[in-house]
Amino acid sequence: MAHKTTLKAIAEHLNLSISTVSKALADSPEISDATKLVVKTAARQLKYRPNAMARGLKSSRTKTIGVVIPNIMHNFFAKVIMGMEDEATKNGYSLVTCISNESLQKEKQSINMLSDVSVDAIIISLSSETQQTEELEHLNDILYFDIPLVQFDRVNEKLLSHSVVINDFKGAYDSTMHLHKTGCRHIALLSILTNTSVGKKRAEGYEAAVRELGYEPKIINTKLENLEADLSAFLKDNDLDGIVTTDESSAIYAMNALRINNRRVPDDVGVIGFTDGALARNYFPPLTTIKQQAEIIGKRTIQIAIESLEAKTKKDPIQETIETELVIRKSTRTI
Amino acid sequence: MAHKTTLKAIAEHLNLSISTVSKALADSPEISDATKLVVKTAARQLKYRPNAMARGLKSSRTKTIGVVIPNIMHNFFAKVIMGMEDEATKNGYSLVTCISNESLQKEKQSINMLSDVSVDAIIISLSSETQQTEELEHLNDILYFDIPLVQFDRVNEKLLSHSVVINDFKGAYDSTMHLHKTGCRHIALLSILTNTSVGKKRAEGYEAAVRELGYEPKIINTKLENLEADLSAFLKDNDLDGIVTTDESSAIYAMNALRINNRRVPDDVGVIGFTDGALARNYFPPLTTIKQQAEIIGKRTIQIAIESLEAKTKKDPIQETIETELVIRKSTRTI
DNA sequence: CTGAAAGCGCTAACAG
DNA sequence: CTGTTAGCGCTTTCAG
Repeated sequence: MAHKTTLKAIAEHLNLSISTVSKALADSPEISDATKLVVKTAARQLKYRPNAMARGLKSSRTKTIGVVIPNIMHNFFAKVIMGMEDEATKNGYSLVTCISNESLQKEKQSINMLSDVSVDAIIISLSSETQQTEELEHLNDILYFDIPLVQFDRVNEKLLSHSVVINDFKGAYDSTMHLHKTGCRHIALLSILTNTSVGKKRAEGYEAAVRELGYEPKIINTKLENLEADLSAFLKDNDLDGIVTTDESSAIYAMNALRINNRRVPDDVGVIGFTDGALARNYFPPLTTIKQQAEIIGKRTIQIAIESLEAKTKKDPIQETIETELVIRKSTRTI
Repeated sequence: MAHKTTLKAIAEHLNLSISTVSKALADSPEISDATKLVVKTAARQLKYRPNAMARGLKSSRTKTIGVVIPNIMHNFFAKVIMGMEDEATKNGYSLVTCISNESLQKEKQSINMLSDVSVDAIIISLSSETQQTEELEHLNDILYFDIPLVQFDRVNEKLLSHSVVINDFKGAYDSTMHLHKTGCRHIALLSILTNTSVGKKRAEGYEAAVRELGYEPKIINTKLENLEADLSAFLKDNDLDGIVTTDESSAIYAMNALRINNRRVPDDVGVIGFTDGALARNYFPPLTTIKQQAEIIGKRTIQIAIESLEAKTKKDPIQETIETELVIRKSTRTI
């Protein structure tokens, strides 16, 4: 098989020393323009590409950033990754992405592996298991070694790291208020995100709005599998003309359940979701939803990671909140 | 800041030589059980983790596999990645994933970067630009250096690499035949995948079925943005009672367009899609679709990559075809 | 059974 | 301006 050309190979080819070649390619002022030219053309001809491992071993900088997400099937995370990829590439970094699949153990493994390959920084959105157990040792290890850590979306505030989250409280608050404006007076929260930080924040936002409006919160905690049954049961015993959900899928499931129970959307019940994905846009009726600005989160997350790893001195954690946007479509009445 | 513990650190800690420590941790028979024990406990205490770069530099094996996909927002690719991640982890490999965003240039960059970090194998699904231009030099370079290459889904047969694809021809053929069985006699193909290998294969399957049934194929080539307009125009001039689409989104868009044109699904027009994602399952009516077995593709793809890179001798390219499955839901009439 | 030494490909002092 | 040398952390002969 052919083998990759190394500095040594070009050096021998040109009867120069390895270090001269290295410096020439790095455009060092120590080297004459003449030899630079010779070296560079030779390098191009021989298709020289520097070995990132060797370079990394020397400089302990790898120009890679590790990312751990709980789940890739979720539209939100896919979009975040897009935003990250884009921003990372622009800055000459590449991403190595791991999926924890909501499991603490897999998350630990991923963190270990990222640490093994010496990524320059780590970005993470916590698995639901991690959020429940609050076991954070693996992440504290990262901080201990001064590897920049930035959490996003599902974060734990006990961890002294950078973070970027959306304003979940305000998103849910705004949703509730919007339903109220369209005439809803019996608004419930339908949540399948009971275990995560974002789920809790959204519940708080909903509660605050409802209390401000002067009535009692009604929260249905369920799972996607049981949603239809639980919502149907709820409908038997309660007045309901508005639903705030914690995510896109449960909004869709809720609308399907409402249809089965002969409630029309939005005439009988208004529905608002979180995450502005393909489902929300293309369902019938199209879903009014809270847009999470996923690409922007991805972008900021990378920017903070790079800033942090390139900083000479360690700075205080940056906590950033990205504002959401209410996208009004047809699952809520017009005002 | 703290620094990671190295072999040297444990060696000094225990007054042993670096090589002894290395061998002890590798369970070499040269080392006595007593010292092995001492070394291993020390390693655990000091949280030793081998530096993957140093190891890779020495062994030229990194236990990482590079993956390039055109797009991550598409449910199919997200699922494939899940399947890959899972299988890779099981075998002690990790993935570094790049997104070409359908751009040839980005694809080249990704390939270069993967080659720089010395991944042990590369898995790719071609960008649409690559499929159009058929520029394959960057991929031939990979083969030239004997790095195992496995293409999936969107492949180019001129490239002498392993590949795993679904039976696109049969999927489209079966779809068409199924529509026929439910009574459709004017079946069109609605394609937004004109430029890709899979789009062509699916068109061929549709054409074969239609010819077998004794009438002329009607193919609407369009883009997602123009789909509604193009389909509406088509409806004016043509009889139509069945649509085979090349993907999930266009099936949904088609159903929305049909609704606007006052055609009921499935009573007036039957619709079948490709890709069995959340949209297909949760739309109203739920979409009859061709399931692509994405996780299986991901899994096989990794297996072939690992087999290939661990083989002592180079073997002939493996070409694998995964069969699809027709999932019958409510967007087609019952037989 | 343990240790010394070479070398993977690269960078960067330091000499010349 | 160019070359020699050391060393990043690890594996692996080869000596002891």
